[in-house]
Amino acid sequence: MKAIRGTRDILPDEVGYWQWVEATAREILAAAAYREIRTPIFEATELFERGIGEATDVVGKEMYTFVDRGDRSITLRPEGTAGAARSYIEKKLFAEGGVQRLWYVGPMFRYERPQQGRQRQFHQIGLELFGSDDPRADVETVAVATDILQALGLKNLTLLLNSVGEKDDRARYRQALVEYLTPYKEELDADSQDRLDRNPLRILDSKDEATKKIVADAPSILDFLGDNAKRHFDRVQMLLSELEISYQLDSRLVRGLDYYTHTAFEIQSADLGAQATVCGGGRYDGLVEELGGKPTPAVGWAIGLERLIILLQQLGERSAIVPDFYVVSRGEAAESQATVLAQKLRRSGFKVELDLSGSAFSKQFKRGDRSGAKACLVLGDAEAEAKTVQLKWLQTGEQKTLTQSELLSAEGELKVALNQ
RNA sequence: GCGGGCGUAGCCAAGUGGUUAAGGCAGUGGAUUGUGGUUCCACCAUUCGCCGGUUCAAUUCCGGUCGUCCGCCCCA
Repeated sequence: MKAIRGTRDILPDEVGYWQWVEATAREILAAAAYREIRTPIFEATELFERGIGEATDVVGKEMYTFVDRGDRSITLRPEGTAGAARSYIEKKLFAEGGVQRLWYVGPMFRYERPQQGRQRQFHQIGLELFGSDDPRADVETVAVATDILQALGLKNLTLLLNSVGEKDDRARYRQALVEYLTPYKEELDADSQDRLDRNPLRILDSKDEATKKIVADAPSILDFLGDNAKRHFDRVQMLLSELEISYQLDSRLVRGLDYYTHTAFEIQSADLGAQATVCGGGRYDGLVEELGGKPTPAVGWAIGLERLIILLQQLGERSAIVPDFYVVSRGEAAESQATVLAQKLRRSGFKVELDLSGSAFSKQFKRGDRSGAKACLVLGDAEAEAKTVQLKWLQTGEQKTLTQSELLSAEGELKVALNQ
């Protein structure tokens, strides 16, 4: 049996990275008053069709959709925003006050060709801020994202920023873009020709050289922003500068999901190959209404955890959990006493690994050394007889005998010694 | 979904149309019946992702399939 294509096990050697990322994010999110929300992993298919947009690739060809035994069309969530918005509307979270700050973490599912940094089951941590159309909200979410990435020690990241304007701005721009591109239709790559009517904005970030050349002189969305959108975007940029968050304007940055308006941003890494985007997000003022709620402005983003962890592994950052004590014992009475001693020490807050092999002391010490433990606790026949234990510090080789009860009551001293 | 590379032990990795498939790391046992990080010895793939074909003979050649990686697409 094998894990199915596009899924993988996160093994104990790697899981420390995940815990570290989640703990760091949790702390920073809490500091900015975001509260966790846990929504179902599957939802009605219609939620994503309406929320994300039927014309998008995510909905059109990447969803895990099935009919359940009650004849309902169900889809494994391909992203987190639609579910959060659904919950916000259904559970009337707007009733709790003007602004709702939410975050989530968990698996998402998209049927794509797997590559490094792109699985079919992948994980995102994301944030949504409902109920404010203030540019300060946009900036706050970006700042939280950059703080998380920075706290993890990531370097070489670029924040790309754009505005896709309000709905009308986007419609006018779309028309102008199609008008500009249509005469060149034959020179565009096949994918882009296809997108010309379906989703022309996506042509802007084509990787095809010929297309890139044509697109270079295309009109810029920024010239099509209405007064409102322009004012909003200017304020976002000003506040980012005041926060000393550097960014790069990229008028070709478009988001793939239909719900985005105004600010769009991505944080990219140069160290990820084709899957460069670690964090993507923006404002989506139309989504809540689209899903049947009252018109509600909102901003949010999601971080791809697999990609983030690839970067952390490249940095060699590690946070392995290593025992304080490795317990070496031999002989029936000693083994029993060692078991009890180990458990009592754990209850006092020490990390204790018990050697279960029963093999020669030299072997047990060797394993103790490899475990990375600070000290070994040694019990043999003599110690069992006298109810004592040998405490051996592995770095210095210093060793002393004390009674088992002395060891247990020396908690404070031991903790000090372990921290040196 | 499209194009391409790769698939030998837990990990890294050499190799060949023909009796026993190098080596290193890790692991296990021993030298050392009670003291580690060094050293030495032994053991550790009847099998080369899987299925089929060619052949007297295939891990090696061919086809398919599965997986993975790179690019496209898409996206976090």
